[in-house]
Amino acid sequence: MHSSIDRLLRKLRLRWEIPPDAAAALESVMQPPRRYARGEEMIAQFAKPNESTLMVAGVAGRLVTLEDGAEQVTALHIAGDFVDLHSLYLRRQDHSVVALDDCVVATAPHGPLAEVATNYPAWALAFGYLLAWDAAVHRRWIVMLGRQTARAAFAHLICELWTRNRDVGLAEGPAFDLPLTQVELANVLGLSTVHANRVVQSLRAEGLIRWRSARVEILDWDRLAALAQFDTAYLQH
Amino acid sequence: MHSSIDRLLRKLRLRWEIPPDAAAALESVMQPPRRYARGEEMIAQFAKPNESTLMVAGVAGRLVTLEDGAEQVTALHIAGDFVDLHSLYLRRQDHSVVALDDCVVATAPHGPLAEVATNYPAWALAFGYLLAWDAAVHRRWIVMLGRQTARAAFAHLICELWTRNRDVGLAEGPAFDLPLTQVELANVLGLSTVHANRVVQSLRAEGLIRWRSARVEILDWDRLAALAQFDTAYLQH
DNA sequence: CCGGCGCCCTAACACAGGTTATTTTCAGCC
DNA sequence: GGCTGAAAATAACCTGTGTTAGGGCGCCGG
Repeated sequence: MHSSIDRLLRKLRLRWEIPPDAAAALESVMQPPRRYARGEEMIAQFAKPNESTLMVAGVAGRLVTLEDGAEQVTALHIAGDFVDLHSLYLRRQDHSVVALDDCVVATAPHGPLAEVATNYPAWALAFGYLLAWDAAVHRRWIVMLGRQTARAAFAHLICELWTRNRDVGLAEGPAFDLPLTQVELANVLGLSTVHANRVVQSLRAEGLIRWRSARVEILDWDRLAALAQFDTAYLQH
Repeated sequence: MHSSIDRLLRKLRLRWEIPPDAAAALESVMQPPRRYARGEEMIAQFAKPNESTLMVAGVAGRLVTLEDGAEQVTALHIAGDFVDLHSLYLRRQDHSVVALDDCVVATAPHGPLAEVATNYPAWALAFGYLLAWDAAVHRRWIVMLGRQTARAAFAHLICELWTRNRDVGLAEGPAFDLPLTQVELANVLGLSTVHANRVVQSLRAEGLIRWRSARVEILDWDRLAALAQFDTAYLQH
């Protein structure tokens, strides 16, 4: 990857025209890449960042911690995702952002970032799109947590993440990186770790997936997608 | 209410400056109010609307229907909420919008609406804010469905809706309108109707709320908020 | 004034998923 | 090459929620 916004551009260009001069403008506003080690907190809950963070490599999660100590991951982000574009408009983070793997990120200060949006209509549109896309993924998770069994939810998560990895050029055939522990997976699916483990075992036993050393391989896409009731529409608005 | 955007302005002005000329500009773009009866579908799933819909009165829900027939409400909207501002940026609805009570809405064609955003920086900011706010509510619902018991989830829903009603001037003391059937409530909380009923009974029996004829009265805010682990921050970014 | 039909409510039982506790695996490392 | 600590796996038991199957009440239309 030459530039920190390449994967973002790749994703956006599936859908929008981003002229080269606009791309260059955003590029010029990004700070040099920064690294976080697996487990590090990238943004604290209730922080008030004055910059937005773009994933260049790795996987990060938005984590909400309740008073009683329960934790829930509300979003997962891979290369090409803005982790907190919404911080341009909201005063406070309602969640922390945690590196789930070694991560490389580039940040853009809010001032210059907002200027890019006002000076380049393509970015004004694209930023609105990214915000709306994020919310569409949130909605699908609401359905997943509210109306699907743990098995179906896990299957759905895999279908979604494979598709998103593919769209930024990070899926190799039916495989992609999923550097989560089962504890973290449980925090995504709203399960206990014990049950998360049961679910993983169950999809493995049925020959739907293989998952070892931080890498998932999808063995039977059709049955997996059927179990998940996966419909890519919400990712490809 | 004199104008269809009054409640929206009221909400936004808690946080942003909206100059009178900007307000007038949005106003001039809104179509005359339209009515929907309780139960009517306002926007179809997979529709591609070319206008955005603002609630003027009533309650509406965004409803996702899975292939297996399961239904999940992903958002509830009251007066002052844009129900589908995201349709400005996304091609297709990933959900339908249903009137849960008799509703009055006003729509704004996408073209003129986008022009308002480009001509009035206040609206460019406010629209981004509304999109980001919507997503913040989605995230809280993810936590509610993933990590809270049915009782806590229902308590949280009530705390959220009371706060939102208050912010647009629709709460009378500790009471507000909640014109849902228990079937619809179950579709919000991701429960069976039987269990939704159990949960309602249980909060009533504990003296936390009263709920009859489409009206909720909060009897003990402190205990309700504690049960819900309610923190208004996400609504007041 | 009497159906009919939503909606609310209940009961009994089944099961998905949670809890607590222990064991096993495995990668790093002195 | 045997420690160590984190992650994965398993076991036994418990509980929240789902399912199926009703009953009853109140409002609206005839």
